[in-house]
Amino acid sequence: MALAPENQPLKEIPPKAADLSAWYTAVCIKAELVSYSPVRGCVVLRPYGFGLWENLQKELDARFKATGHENAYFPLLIPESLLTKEADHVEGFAPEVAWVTHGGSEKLTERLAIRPTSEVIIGTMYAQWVESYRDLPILINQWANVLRWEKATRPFLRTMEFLWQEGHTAHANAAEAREETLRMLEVYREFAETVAAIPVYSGAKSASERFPGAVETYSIEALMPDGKALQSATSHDLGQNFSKAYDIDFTDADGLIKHAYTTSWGMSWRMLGAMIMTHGDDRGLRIPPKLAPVEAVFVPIVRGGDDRAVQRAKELAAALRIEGFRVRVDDRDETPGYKYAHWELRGVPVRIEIGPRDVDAQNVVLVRRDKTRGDDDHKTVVSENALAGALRVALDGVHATLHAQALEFLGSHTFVLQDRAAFFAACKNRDGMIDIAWCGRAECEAHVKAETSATTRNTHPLRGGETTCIACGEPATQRAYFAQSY
RNA sequence: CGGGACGUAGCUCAGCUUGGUAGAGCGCUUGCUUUGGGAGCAAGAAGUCGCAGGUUCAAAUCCUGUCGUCCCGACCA
Repeated sequence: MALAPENQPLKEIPPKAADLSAWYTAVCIKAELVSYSPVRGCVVLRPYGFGLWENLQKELDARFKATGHENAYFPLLIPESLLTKEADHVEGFAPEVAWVTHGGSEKLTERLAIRPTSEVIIGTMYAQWVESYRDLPILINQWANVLRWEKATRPFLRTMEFLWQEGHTAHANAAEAREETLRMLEVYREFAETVAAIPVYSGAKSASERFPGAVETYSIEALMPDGKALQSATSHDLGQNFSKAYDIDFTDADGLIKHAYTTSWGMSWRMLGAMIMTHGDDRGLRIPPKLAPVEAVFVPIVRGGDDRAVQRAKELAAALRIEGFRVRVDDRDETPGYKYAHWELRGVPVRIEIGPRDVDAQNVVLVRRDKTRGDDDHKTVVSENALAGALRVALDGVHATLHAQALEFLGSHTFVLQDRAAFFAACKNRDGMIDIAWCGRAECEAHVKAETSATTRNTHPLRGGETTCIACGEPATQRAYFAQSY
């Protein structure tokens, strides 16, 4: 039986369920988010993809400002002597650091690292800026690119150069630093849910998954359709490790010189990869409205030389822009069906069809990307003067659907297990997030990884009543989500 | 970094086994007709066959190397 036209798969991409990897790559390319570049492992972020990033920036940045942070910018290059001060940190990043060795044809006396992250250079500057407890806290964020020499790359999920933000703060005491770390973790969690429409598990990382040099690392973890977890943001309590290595010290109110407590936290364009995989379907992207470069696209229908709909669409679009909507009119000389498929592939949340009949009746037809024929509210006729309100409702509806579907998936693919054999099988099968009582020991985690290739994603407190680790039988100290990961 | 596969027109691919100097569909350009789910007709443009060597009278085709992409592992704030 033939599928209804709006339910047919696209020509450009394979079915999502058949091969997630192939689907993902095809969508990233065909929706014109990225292009491969002549540089191995580096992609070009095209205008439509950059539009996603800009919206992510706008939403996150507002949250950073609201929590008291300011933006600044630090150098791309880091002298080798600076990088090597914090032992764990250097060791952790050593294999991924790219080095500048020459200026022109002249060899440098000291190599310069291209930043894989900026704790070092920022810590060095903080050391100069901080003298008194009155100088604290320092709450700075930077939007930047970083470079890590990766072996296997994929658009957004892992590229050698990538865009991100990294927040770096310094505080007078440990409690305040921990509070900051957890505050920003919660900012990320809230962002993931309300902007990207992705439900996540947030919690502390195990010791082996910790950021090099951190006292404690927290993360938000999303679950992808193939059952693999995707770390979507991290927040680190660096304790005094970096302040000791980089001499960030200050005179406290009691007259004593003390080392500051620092934090760092970051989210990268990897979040966009999570969004693409979580929400996309066989027809392409489904972008949550708050991230969508185009929230609604007008497709005017011309009939028998009657092109009044084009002009009307432009007028209505102009009015919507004044209301703050990101809208576009597709007045190209293509058939409507072509345009429908074109914008569905690109994940535009709402399509607004307008033809001569609508112009006469002063109506438009709203079509939601999250609906297909058969759904009651797939297409709704809206009068022109009610358009702005109806569009708002439709966009909110799309977000709600995407979030609800993702939440349902996460819920139905999270397994609270009590049995050792079932636990190992689930990890190996890549069933999803496997939630067990855990001992917290690195040896146990390493064993599970060797047997199943799953690792802890993050941890959460015992509920009460658990006594032993499901994986190894030692005393349980916490609960952990195990999963294979990206 | 290991195992496997693949690089031919903007895209998807055929041609390679058995060397003889490059094709199809889609897309693109122009014109006309069209337009409520991927339009039709006509004409036209477009490829150093990833790159570099080698074998040969002759290489997209055979050999070697190299770069890139994809898949599976390893590694991975």
